[in-house]
Amino acid sequence: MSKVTQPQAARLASLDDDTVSQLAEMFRLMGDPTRLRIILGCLPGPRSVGDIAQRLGLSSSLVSHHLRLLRAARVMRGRRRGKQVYYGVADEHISRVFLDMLDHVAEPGGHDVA
Amino acid sequence: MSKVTQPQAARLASLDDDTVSQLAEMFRLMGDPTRLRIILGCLPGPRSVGDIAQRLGLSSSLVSHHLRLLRAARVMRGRRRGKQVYYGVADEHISRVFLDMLDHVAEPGGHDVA
DNA sequence: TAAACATATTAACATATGTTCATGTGTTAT
DNA sequence: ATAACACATGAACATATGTTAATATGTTTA
Repeated sequence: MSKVTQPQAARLASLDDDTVSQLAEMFRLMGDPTRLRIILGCLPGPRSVGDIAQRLGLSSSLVSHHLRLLRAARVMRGRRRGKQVYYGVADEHISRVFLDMLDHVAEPGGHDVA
Repeated sequence: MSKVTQPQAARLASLDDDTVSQLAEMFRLMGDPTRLRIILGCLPGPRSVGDIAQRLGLSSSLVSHHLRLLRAARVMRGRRRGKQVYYGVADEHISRVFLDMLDHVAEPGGHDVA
């Protein structure tokens, strides 16, 4: 079971309700399979809404719906280029989170309950 | 908008449905405010169920309920010590995820839609 | 063994959430 | 200006999910 270093613990002490809410909202959004696939698909680089929809076999409407939430929560960002809007992951922290999680899932991992 | 390095992109290519499901489930669990507070409270080190419940003002039943899910998804681990069971974050990948996300939330951050 | 304590489980309910379909807004080309 | 294309939004519905209350399992002390 992992602990945390001293300076990191300091950061954990100053966790107001607002920060926790923001965090929760982000994780919640990442927790839907469809949205997760959208995000993962955009990790290599920005993609247009239509492109995303086509690749994943979803309606543009649905994708747009999800992107609105992800954008509002600052998980993803959108940039207009002519008719299309290209969406990408907001910043490197976010990308890192997914790469860390992939590492975790890749590990053997033993359930234990005692 | 952040991209990803070449070797990381390779890892993204091999994303089977099962991996995505596992990832989604983990994020989903982290996305509930109550569960998130439970996890954050255990980041500094393992805590007993009753301890967690008391600190957060929740019923032991509810805490236990959430811990069962977190344990099953390998987000947290439990170790029995006498009557109590002490729960902690599963490993360093998980801890890192939360610290990265805290960094992200701490940043200024500008919404943009174009 | 029995009683007390800590955690776990089950069933039930109220609410939240993802998806669809229809419609609206913005942008480029004819 | 109108049509065609890309994306966004609103309402409605079916399902999933967090929480509670009641009951059960497991562990230590008397």
